[in-house]
Amino acid sequence: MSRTKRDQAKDERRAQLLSAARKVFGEKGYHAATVDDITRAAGVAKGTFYLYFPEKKNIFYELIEGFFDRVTRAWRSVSTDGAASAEVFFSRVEQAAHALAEIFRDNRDLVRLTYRESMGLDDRLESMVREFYREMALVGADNVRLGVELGLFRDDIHPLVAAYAHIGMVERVLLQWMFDRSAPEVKGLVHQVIEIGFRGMARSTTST
Amino acid sequence: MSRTKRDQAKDERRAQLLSAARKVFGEKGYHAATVDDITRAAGVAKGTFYLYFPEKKNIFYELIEGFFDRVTRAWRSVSTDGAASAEVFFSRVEQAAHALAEIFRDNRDLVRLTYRESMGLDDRLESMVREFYREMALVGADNVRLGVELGLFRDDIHPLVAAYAHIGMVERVLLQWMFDRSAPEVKGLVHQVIEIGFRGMARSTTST
Amino acid sequence: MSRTKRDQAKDERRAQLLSAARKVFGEKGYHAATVDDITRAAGVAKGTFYLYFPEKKNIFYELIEGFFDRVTRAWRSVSTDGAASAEVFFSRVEQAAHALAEIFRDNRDLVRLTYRESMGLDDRLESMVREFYREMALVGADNVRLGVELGLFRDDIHPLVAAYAHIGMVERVLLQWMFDRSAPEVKGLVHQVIEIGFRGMARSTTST
Amino acid sequence: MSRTKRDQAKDERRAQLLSAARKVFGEKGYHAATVDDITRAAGVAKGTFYLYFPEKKNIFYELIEGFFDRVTRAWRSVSTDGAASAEVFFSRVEQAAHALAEIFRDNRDLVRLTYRESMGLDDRLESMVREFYREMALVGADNVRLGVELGLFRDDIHPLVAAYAHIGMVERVLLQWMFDRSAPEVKGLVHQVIEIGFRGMARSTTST
DNA sequence: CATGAATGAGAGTTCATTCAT
DNA sequence: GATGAATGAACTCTCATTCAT
Repeated sequence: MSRTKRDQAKDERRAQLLSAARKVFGEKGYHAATVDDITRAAGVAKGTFYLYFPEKKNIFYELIEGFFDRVTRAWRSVSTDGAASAEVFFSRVEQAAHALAEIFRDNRDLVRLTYRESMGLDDRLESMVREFYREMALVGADNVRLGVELGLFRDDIHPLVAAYAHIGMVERVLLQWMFDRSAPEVKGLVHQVIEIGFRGMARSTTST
Repeated sequence: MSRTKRDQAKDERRAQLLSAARKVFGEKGYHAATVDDITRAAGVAKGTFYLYFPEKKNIFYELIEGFFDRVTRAWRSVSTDGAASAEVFFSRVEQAAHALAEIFRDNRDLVRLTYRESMGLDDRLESMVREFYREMALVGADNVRLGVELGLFRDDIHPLVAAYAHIGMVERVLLQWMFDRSAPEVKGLVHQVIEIGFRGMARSTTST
Repeated sequence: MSRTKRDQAKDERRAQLLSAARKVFGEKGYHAATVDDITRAAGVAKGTFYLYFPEKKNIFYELIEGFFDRVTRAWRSVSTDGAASAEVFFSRVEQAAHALAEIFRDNRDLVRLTYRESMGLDDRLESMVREFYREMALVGADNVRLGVELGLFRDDIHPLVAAYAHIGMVERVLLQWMFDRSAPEVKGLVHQVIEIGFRGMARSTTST
Repeated sequence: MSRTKRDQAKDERRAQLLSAARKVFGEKGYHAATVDDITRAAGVAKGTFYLYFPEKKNIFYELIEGFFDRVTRAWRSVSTDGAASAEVFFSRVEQAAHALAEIFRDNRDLVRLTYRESMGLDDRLESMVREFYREMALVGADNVRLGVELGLFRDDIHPLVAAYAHIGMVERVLLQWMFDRSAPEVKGLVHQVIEIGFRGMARSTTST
């Protein structure tokens, strides 16, 4: 029992530190933030940090990793697997897109952090990022393949390329609209992106 | 005359430093690279650096800015302006895409540098990046509008959104294929991306 | 309790650093002395310095301020307030003068430091110095006023001017005799200065 | 002839540099001023400085030395030598005092510079300063001796001590009124100081 | 003589990490 | 476990001085 209580206390400390780090990194960026800033924000002593994380890097890894996890999970959760019709397929896609947009909206700081500095830190982080995109793309490619099987999509498009393309579309558009204050408010942004990505821009598409 | 000779020498030194910085930043990243590394690579004394750049940041700015310039110029150079038919329009687009791909290929280090750390440094750099995307997007949106006028594209798509989406597609796909060694070689990558972006993935497009 | 022990240790470190700084500054002067010199003399690591003082300047400020404090206190401590007769008045003055001379004698290094570089450093220090003189002069002026009330002094002399003049006399004479090795030993220096400052040099004074 | 013209040109350059240095040192102080600042202010190239002065220090020495010279000369110029009466003696003294006050007024920057940093630089400068005071004091002591011979002053006062005391009075009072903006305007400051220094503050003095 | 680009030693300061208490 | 004082390597930036042109 006391074992458990202790563990709980430890978990709380960890969570405290993670949340403080998220705040501090969000405000100052990874490099400008000091371990001192983090521990101060967490209300613990400097040395305590090293009882929970071996290095400054690691708390950053964990933050980013957690964010990637949430995104990947949301992305996967609404799989088009088993969708038997165009309607079902597209509604699933739209659901997934909304789930993503929500996560982005609720994690502005992490989104920003990830896009600002998740690559320049070191190799480990860089492969984490790559792995994230690979993971996302693989799921995306499966969806594309399903779409092809359902007869919705052309079969001369490389599913993985399409998946990466879709990811790129989504991230650039979201980033722009999240952080560029001069960007015009576009209603139905998610829908627009899906239209572009899946239906295409060609005029004849809709007419059929 | 000797005036000119001196100025020439200065220009060379600058170029020397810029190229050394490009190399060093490329290898270690901005933060890990020291001014010492740069001057050593350039074969000059430490103090010399500060005769040409007021701060470490500035040489980085210049590197990134130069890259953005080249990309923007290439992007603009092959404008679809005045394209009267679908054939001309798409061939122009393809040209632009190839120009971009070439620049990316020839500037792997700068591409990597830009994507790794061009945002986490400071506000000035961040707005440079934003300005870059805005510029690219505005040109892209014009092209989309032209496509709409030519009757090639649907008119219910927000041109600016489409432009950002296209930029995202291109960058994500290129990045993936440039830096992910496990990525499959896809022939006609450029063509694929254009197909997805402009013709769309819907099967009905071609069939109709 | 351990709280107290730690605090005590911190106080000792501070004192250690201050004393080391006093020594080092005394030997090399402010500008030639490095933080490294100070920490080396104090037997601590370089970084430790910055745990106790935010900048190099600050330890210097503190040294000078401490000296000024001691001088001001000594100067004030032997106030002529309440002296009812010439005898009492002058004996008080003489006491104060001796107290000052003693402080100067015991703090040769600080005296030297103060007179060598306490003004050229920055505005903060400069106003500290001005404040010091003002404080000293105000006390001095009060004494002069009292002397006037006791009928000892002429009433056509501006008390503040007289106070500054007295301060100048004392400091120049003391400095000369402290640091000019060629200066003849003058017995009763303090007494001489008081005679000049308060009784005046005019022969008629005594004869009348 | 061309020899002479050259020499003249050189002298002008020197003067140019000295005046620039005076300005720059006056504004920033010795340490904060760079050789670059000086040459820029003088309108010559950096290297040129070293054709006229072996080191940065030397131009400072020269500036201070020049000031000391002017002061010493003024001080000596109005010698009381040969004054046969109290009237002549005191009018000479007053003349000298006014000459000094004028020099101070016209050389605020040098005065300030001298008092701010003329001691902390190095041994050479420090002995220059001591020599200056000694010189001034010797002249002053002679005057005092003359005053004693004329029967004006007490003979139990050490003339050199009196001289240093007088110098201190003058410098402290002048400095205060030159640089302390909160100092009250005192009319007849010079006269006051002379009264205090020579006639003394004792009340009985004037009565005779 | 004049120039000004180049030098490089060196300073102050920061901060991730350690470890005695 | 928690603390926070101590560490010291490392970094950016400055500037008096030199010297080829």
